[in-house]
Formats: sequence, C-alpha cells, structure tokens
Amino acid sequence: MGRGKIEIKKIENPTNRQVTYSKRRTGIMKKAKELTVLCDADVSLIMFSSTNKFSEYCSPSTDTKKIFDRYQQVSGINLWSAQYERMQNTLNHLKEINRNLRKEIRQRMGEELDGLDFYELRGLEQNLDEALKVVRHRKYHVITTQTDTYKKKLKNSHEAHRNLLHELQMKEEHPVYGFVDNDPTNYEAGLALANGGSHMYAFRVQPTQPNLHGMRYGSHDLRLA
Amino acid sequence: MGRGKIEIKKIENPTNRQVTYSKRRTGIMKKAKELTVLCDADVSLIMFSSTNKFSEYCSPSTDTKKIFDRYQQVSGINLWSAQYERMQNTLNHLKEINRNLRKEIRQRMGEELDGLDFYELRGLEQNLDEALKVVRHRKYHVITTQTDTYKKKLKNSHEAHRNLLHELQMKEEHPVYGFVDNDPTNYEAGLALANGGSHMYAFRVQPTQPNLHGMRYGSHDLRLA
DNA sequence: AACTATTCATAACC
DNA sequence: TGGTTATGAATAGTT
Repeated sequence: MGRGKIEIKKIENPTNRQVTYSKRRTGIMKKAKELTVLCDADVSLIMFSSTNKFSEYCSPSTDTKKIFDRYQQVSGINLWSAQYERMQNTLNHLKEINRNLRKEIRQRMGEELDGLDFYELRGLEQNLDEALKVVRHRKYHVITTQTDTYKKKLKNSHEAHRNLLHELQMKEEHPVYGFVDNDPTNYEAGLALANGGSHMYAFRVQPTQPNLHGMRYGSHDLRLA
Repeated sequence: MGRGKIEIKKIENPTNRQVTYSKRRTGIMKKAKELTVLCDADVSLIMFSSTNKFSEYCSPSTDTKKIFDRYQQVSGINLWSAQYERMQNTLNHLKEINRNLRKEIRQRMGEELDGLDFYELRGLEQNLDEALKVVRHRKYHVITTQTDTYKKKLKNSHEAHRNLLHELQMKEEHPVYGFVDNDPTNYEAGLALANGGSHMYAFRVQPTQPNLHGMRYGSHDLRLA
C-alpha cells in the first residue's frame, strides 16, 4: 500500500524509520479507534518509538489502568513489581503470626490444649498462675485507689457543700440545718449525693457469672486471619 | 476499504459486530507487528471484544509488564496505587490486630494492666482462673495417660524379656537366672532398662524455677508488629 | 471460511 | 514534520 511494496524488516535509515513510525502510528491509532467504536471493544495501545517517544490510545469507555487490571485477571500474569510480592509475603507472614497469637490466646484461655506436652502444660500453668496473682494484686490496688479517690472527692464535696450553706446562711440570713450527712464512713452515699446519682453502683462488686463476652478477651476481629 | 464505505459507529448486529471484530483484530495486530519490525518500536496492544474476549500483542523484544512499567514512568500515573493502597490498608489492619493480640497476651501474662479498670481486671482474673483450672486438669490428664502408656510399655518389655530368656533357656540349655526385675511397681527403672537409657527423667517433675524463656508463651516474633 | 469490489493506508516523493 | 499520489493492503458485503 504505497508507491511500491516494501519488505517488513527494520528500516535502517533513522529518518525514514521515524517518518514511517509517525505515519503508521496515526494509522494504527485510527484502526484502534475504529475497532473501539465499530465493535464496542475496549482497546489499549501503547507504543514507544525507537527514540523512546511514547504514545498511547485507550478506549474512551475505560482507562489504561482498568485495562491493565483486566489484563491481569485474564492473563493470570502478575504485572506487579517485586514490591507486590514482598507485600504479599509480609501479609502472609503477618497472618501466620496472627494465627499463632490467636492460638496462644486460646491456649491461655484453656482451649486447644491437645497439642501441648506435659512440659508446655506445666509452663503454661505456672505462667497463668503468676499472671493471676499479678492481676489480683492489681485489681485490689485499683479498687483501693478508687475508693481513696472517691473518699477524697466526697470530702471535698462535703466541704464545698458546707461552704455553700455557710455562704447562703451569711448572705440571706436563712440558716439551713439538718441537710448535711457528716458521717465520714458513709462515703458511698455521700458520693452518690455529690455526683448526683447512683454512679457508685459501678464500683460494687457484683456476684454475677463471669461475663466474658463483654470483655475484650477472646473477642478480636477474626476476619483477616 | 470494502464493498462499500461504512460509517464508523457501533455495529448493532451482534454477529456482524463479532465478525468485524475478528477481521479487524487480525488487521490491527498485523499493523502492530509491522510497526514493531519496521520502526524498531515497542508496542503493547490489548483488546477486549464486546463479549469480553481478550487478545493481546506485544513486541517480542519486551513484555507487557515492562511496557506497563515504562508507561508508568512516562505517564506519571501510578497504575498500582489503588491496589497498593488496599494492600497497605490490609497490612495496617493486620498490624493493628497483631498489636491488640500481643497486648492481650501481655495482659494475660500480668503485664500492662495499667489501662484496665476494675471490671476488666475482674473479668481477666476470672478468665485466667478458669483457664488455670482447665490447664491443670489437662496436665494431670496428660501425665496420667503417659504414665499408663509407659506402664504398658514396661509390661510388654518385661514380657518380651521373659520370653527371650525362656527361649534362650530352651534352645541353648543355658539357664540364666537373677537377671529380671519382676517388681511391677518399679516401672520407671524397668522402662529405663527397656528404652536403654535415662529417658524417663523427662517425666520426673523437676522442682526448678519456672523457665518461661524456653516456653512458647510470650516469645513470638515481634519484628513485624 | 473464502471471495472480491471497493475503500483505505501509506511509500515514495516533494 | 506536512501534503500529494500511485499503489498495495485491508476489509464490507457476499457466497
């Protein structure tokens, strides 16, 4: 299709090559467009000339990235750089660690003990025993500290109340008696008064069944493992 | 270029469309090849028909992946960013879960309890307590089972030994006495004999300090967290 | 899938 | 590069 038939082999003259590239590039692009329109196809055409000049055509209905994604799915070839694989490995490694962590937690909850030999069981038992002691200690510490805190708050509250009454008494000359509970041992009731409600129930040790569903323990998101 | 000029618009007849697609596909592929050879260019051509049939051409000197990498560099568009981001998110999510799992384990070991309130501590305590019971029970079960197993092994060993002696006695007429320990309660010593060594030490409960470094508990790979 | 009349792309030239 | 044109290639419609 030209003034003469040509052999399909590399054009050695760089200028000619460039000219031909230019002309044929527009030609193939036109073909790509026509294919897109006539046949309702998705086409991606990427070209680099021998001088590394870049041109592309892509169907208007999509974009190059989408074509690549489809290409990946269809060809099964993973186009991604090594980084992708590295990430995938990291991901799998994390999942593996995750599985192990979950297993350890389950074992620490007394589940899935079948795989453990005597020594592991003994180690786990000792570990749990130690932990239990520490947790108990901590629990007592917390309840004691909080009790102290509330005692102090109560004391402050009493004082504030007293001062307020005193002020009122002074300013309005309307003394109000029989209102303040001065028993310093009844701090729970005093606190309820100070905080304006039954907030203190939160600190009463309730003799309920162990409700671990409400606890964080053993309730992690399992979707990704 | 056919029996008549056609308008460049979607061919509504699906059969015609498919035929045209097929013809033009080979045409454009030929063009791509020619461009590659004549002009020493790198070309990637990807097509999806309206029926999602996939075909591609790529210059032999390179491959689609390389073309995509070059495309990325030249166009500045990061084709993987979305996927990459998704993976990154998954990764972060996993890491987060991982952190939480580790934290839970540490708390189950009696560490890092500062953030827990009274109820959480009480829940943890109860949970540990339950687990401890189960683990203890399992430990006893294991030691009992293994003791039984070894008792049986010992018994078999004794029997085998006796039979052997008996055979020797019968065949060679050289009776050997004073060699067999027939006390069935001394199964540990008997087993040591049967197994040819001090293997049974492994089942003596040693009064050592809890050596948790040797245990799996709390010794996970922390590099990725 | 093959044929062919026709249109189209383009090689050589400017 | 861009335009012109003779020529071969591609292909629409048909079988």
